[in-house]
Amino acid sequence: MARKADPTKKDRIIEAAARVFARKGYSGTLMASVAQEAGIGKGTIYEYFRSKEALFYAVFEHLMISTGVQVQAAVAAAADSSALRLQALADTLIRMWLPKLDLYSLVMEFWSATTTLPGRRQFKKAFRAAYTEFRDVIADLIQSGYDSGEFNAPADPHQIASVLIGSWDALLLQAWLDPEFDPLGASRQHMQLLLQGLRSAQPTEAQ
Amino acid sequence: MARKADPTKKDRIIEAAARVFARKGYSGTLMASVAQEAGIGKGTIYEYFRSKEALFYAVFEHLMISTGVQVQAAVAAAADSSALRLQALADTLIRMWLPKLDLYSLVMEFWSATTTLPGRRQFKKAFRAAYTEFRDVIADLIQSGYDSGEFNAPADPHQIASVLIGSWDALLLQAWLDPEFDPLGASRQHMQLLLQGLRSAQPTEAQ
Amino acid sequence: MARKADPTKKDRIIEAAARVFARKGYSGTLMASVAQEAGIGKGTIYEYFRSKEALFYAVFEHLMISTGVQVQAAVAAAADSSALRLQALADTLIRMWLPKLDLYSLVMEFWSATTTLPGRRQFKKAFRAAYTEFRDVIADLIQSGYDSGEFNAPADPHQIASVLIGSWDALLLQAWLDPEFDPLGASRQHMQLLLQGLRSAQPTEAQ
Amino acid sequence: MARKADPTKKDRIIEAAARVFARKGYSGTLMASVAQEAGIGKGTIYEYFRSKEALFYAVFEHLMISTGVQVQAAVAAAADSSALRLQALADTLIRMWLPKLDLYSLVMEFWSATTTLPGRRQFKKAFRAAYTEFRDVIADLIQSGYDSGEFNAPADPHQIASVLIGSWDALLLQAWLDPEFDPLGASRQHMQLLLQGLRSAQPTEAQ
DNA sequence: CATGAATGAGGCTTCATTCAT
DNA sequence: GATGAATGAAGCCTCATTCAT
Repeated sequence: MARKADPTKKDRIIEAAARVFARKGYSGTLMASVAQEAGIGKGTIYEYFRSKEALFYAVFEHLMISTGVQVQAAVAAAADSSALRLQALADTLIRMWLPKLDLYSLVMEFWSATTTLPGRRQFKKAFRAAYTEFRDVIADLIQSGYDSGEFNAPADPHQIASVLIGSWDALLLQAWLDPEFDPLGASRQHMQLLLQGLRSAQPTEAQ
Repeated sequence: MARKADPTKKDRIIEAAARVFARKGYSGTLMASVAQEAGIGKGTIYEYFRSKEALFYAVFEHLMISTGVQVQAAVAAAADSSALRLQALADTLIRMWLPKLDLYSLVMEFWSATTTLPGRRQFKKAFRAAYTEFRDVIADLIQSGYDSGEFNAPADPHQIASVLIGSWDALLLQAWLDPEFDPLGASRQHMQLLLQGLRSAQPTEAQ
Repeated sequence: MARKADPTKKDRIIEAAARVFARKGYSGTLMASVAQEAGIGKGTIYEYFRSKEALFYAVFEHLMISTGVQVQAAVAAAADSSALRLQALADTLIRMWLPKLDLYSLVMEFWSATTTLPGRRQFKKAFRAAYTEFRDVIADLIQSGYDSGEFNAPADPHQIASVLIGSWDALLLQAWLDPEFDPLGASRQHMQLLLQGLRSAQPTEAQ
Repeated sequence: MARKADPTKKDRIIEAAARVFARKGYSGTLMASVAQEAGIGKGTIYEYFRSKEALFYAVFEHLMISTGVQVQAAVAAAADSSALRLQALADTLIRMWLPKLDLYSLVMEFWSATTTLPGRRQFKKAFRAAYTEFRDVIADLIQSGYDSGEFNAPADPHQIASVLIGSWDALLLQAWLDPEFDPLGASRQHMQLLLQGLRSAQPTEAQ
């Protein structure tokens, strides 16, 4: 499942484009720069992508998919309790982004594309779909914690899932903004507290 | 004495610009559209702002400041415990954005400006400053909860603060993406769990 | 005949405009700069001049006329021989420009206006008229030297006059370009040689 | 390998630009007009020149250099006496400009650029350098006339050289202004008188 | 398939001119 | 008359896209 050692030219363009888009933003990126970064001629890009926007969308899909794949794997691998699985997922997500934090600004650009680009519809739809799917995965994990009696606080799994995704997003964003920041530590503390909250809500009442 | 200067015109331009930037994104926004939205001539904008970027920065500042002011007020007004203050703050923040959620995409654009625009330095600096200040306000609130013995979980106030900001950001974002979503409800549930976590962390284990 | 001690506002504008036009060139000059230099409001200029071009033309006329007046006076005042009169004229012309050499670039701008401006016709006509008149004055002086037997070289007075005007123009231009340059000295040497040439052409024949 | 680069295109643009600049002046010239005159697209100019000003400077250099080359050749070719060489130079200069007199207004524009354009420094420097070099060439010719005993009037070669250049400039200018005018004739008469003056200065005094 | 020279629509910005006060 | 805020036509330049080689 790993990418080929010698990625195809299309992938090389996508990866080059990802770097440039991350560095300069969508509007700030010149097709010429992408070509240069990929070490090819400007016209060649158009052999593989209809337009700048199509290229951007390809980058978007590429990241979405590769993130999704890794997250799925992490969830599947982790064992035992829902809490441990959630923690594993959080850790995986942050760990997979840390080494390529310089690409994280792409997420911003994708969000922005959602309102800005002519083809915003497509972006918004894909974004929403990916988001919803991700949120459902997490909500399911939480739900299974309730089912097993592991959690008992009166909270809606979907809403908690939304918050979780937001927190990871925010932590990575801050790490990107401030290299000193330790997103993994913050995430773990947050997970700790949150899981504690999910578990200990009723005990108080029980007394 | 010439057509008398309307002291509100600058603000009117800023507000018109905010709407257009929110709708179209920075690059997608034409100065002509802003002028039209403001009901003035294209050249008039340049009487008040050096350039498109300067106008965008003014919008940025405007939102930053107005948000900051309202948040400060909310924190100051709320009484009693740290938990209540934090909840008041969260509620205020989300409530103040809800009616103008259509402007929320601006936050994305600001983030994006941080890497995209020629004057990205200025944006990044201002952004970081505002973020840091906001985070410190929240961290202080949390800290005072520790000082008063209200909280006892072993967590770093600054890291928790970061997560909180991220969660609000994410909830508003999702509300903007999905009109069905209830950010206030999600925020309250999250606060509930988190505050619970902050209060009950170790005692349970200690037993 | 001297200008009023307190020039009228129209003249103040013309003089301010002359300074700015000389400094910045026609296109480089903003009406706002002229207004500022004249210490008045931007709109006030339009009370006195139909347009920027009209103002420029007024500056042009102003300089043409004041130069013409002084030159006429110089020619009239100088006595005796044609040679002395020519020398007096040359000296006067250069001396009157030296203290306001910073305005000399205006001459360039006028020349340029002759091809550039919408109203180039008017400029070209006025320029040609002034030039022709000036050249005729000088040609007459030379002719009277022939008439009196002072000169005897076989040369056309009008062509010599053209060269003389050109030489003064060039010397002032160079003085403007290079503050070290001594246009008065160069002019005198040239006049010396030329007058010598005008006188001594025939000696060969005389023998 | 893409549309093959036409090595003459840059020069073709320069020549087209020269015509338009000469006709309309610097400010009056539209990049679109230059493109049209050159029979290419507007954007193509920018493949070869950074900006309108850079294009103008290229035109400037082009004319400076081609003039310089031809003048050098003329001086080198002419034989015998200094007087003959000077006359050959004058004739060459005027003859080379006569057929392209419609470009002569460019000289005005260059002068004007010296004060008007943002990059005036560059223009002024180049202009001064070219001028100085040209003047020195002529001064050397005159000096060699003194060295050989051909001339004996007490005149400074550099100052005479300045006047000569000025006279040529002025004659061409007048020819441009007035198609009737015969600059070659006027130049020859002037040279005649001046050379006569340079040779016969002392005899008069001797009397 | 690959290239990069050529293109021209499009947008920011300037600034002469107008006109309400 | 005097002013300067408002205006919008106009122009330089950028850059995604095309297409001849």
